[in-house]
Amino acid sequence: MIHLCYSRFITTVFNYLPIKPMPELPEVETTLRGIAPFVEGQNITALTVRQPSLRWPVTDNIQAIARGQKIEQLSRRAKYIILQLESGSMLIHLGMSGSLRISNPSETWRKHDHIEMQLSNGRALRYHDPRRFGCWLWSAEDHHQLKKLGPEPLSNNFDGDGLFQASRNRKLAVKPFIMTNAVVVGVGNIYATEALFRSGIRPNRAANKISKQRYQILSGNIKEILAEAIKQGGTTLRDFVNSDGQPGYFQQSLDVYGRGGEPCKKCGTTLKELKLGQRSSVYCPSCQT
DNA sequence: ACACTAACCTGCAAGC
DNA sequence: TGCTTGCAGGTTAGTG
Repeated sequence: MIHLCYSRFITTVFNYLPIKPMPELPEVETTLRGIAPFVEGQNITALTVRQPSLRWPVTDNIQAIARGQKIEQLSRRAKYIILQLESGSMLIHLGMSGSLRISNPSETWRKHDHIEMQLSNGRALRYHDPRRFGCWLWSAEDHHQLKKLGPEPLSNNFDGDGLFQASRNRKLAVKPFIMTNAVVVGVGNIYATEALFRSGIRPNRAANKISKQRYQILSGNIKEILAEAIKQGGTTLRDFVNSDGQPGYFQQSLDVYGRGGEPCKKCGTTLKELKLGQRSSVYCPSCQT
């Protein structure tokens, strides 16, 4: 009995700790900023692939191609991290459970550490991904994964007018609509849920039944929420050296995500939960119409 | 073109 | 204690 209570307590505590991998766009951006100072400008001395079976197989020749190349620049497009090398680029995605950290080459391998890129400064970039939904892809040309992506949410190419235009003749629910990468990138389940709550829009409302004015509010809130999360990521006391490399969400308050059945923070009404496109959605039946 | 589903994979928590 | 079940933040391939 005592043991049972104790383990419940531990479980509860762990639910509040920032240790879960959560790569949505702000986490990818935070990861990029965290690793860039150690990686940019370095030469790749070796690349070790222990588990090539990711979202797409890591090709055999990637080690030979990478070795000796200089990492000229790191950048991000959607949730992809791009390592610009001399003769092409490496496209990295963290999937649902991936993380990157700066390690020492001598460090012991943890379970699910799949790839290590050794650098000329004596450090290494290590990739960890339990579910293996991520990817490491090499291409000398443009990556086809990037070709049909919509605008970056934090850029001027994304606004309410564009969102409204794209929504005409789209009868699917607004939540999966804003999660569609061809419409706008980087809006995952958490931030879609939060942005719709802040905008007072029901997640299951048809995309073509929403006014331009409301799309302007929604696009503004998407920008705001993502920017806040990135800012939080930058202020967290997490570094990417010898850590687990997972930025997490701690300090960021989520208003509705994961709070189904609990009271709305604005009005106290019990939050409802529904399934849209296989993803759970939480909303306030009173605040969101 | 669009809407919707299943699938990739492991870990965790809840229920029996 | 050990099963089984369902669920998890992403994205694509396949169906109608």
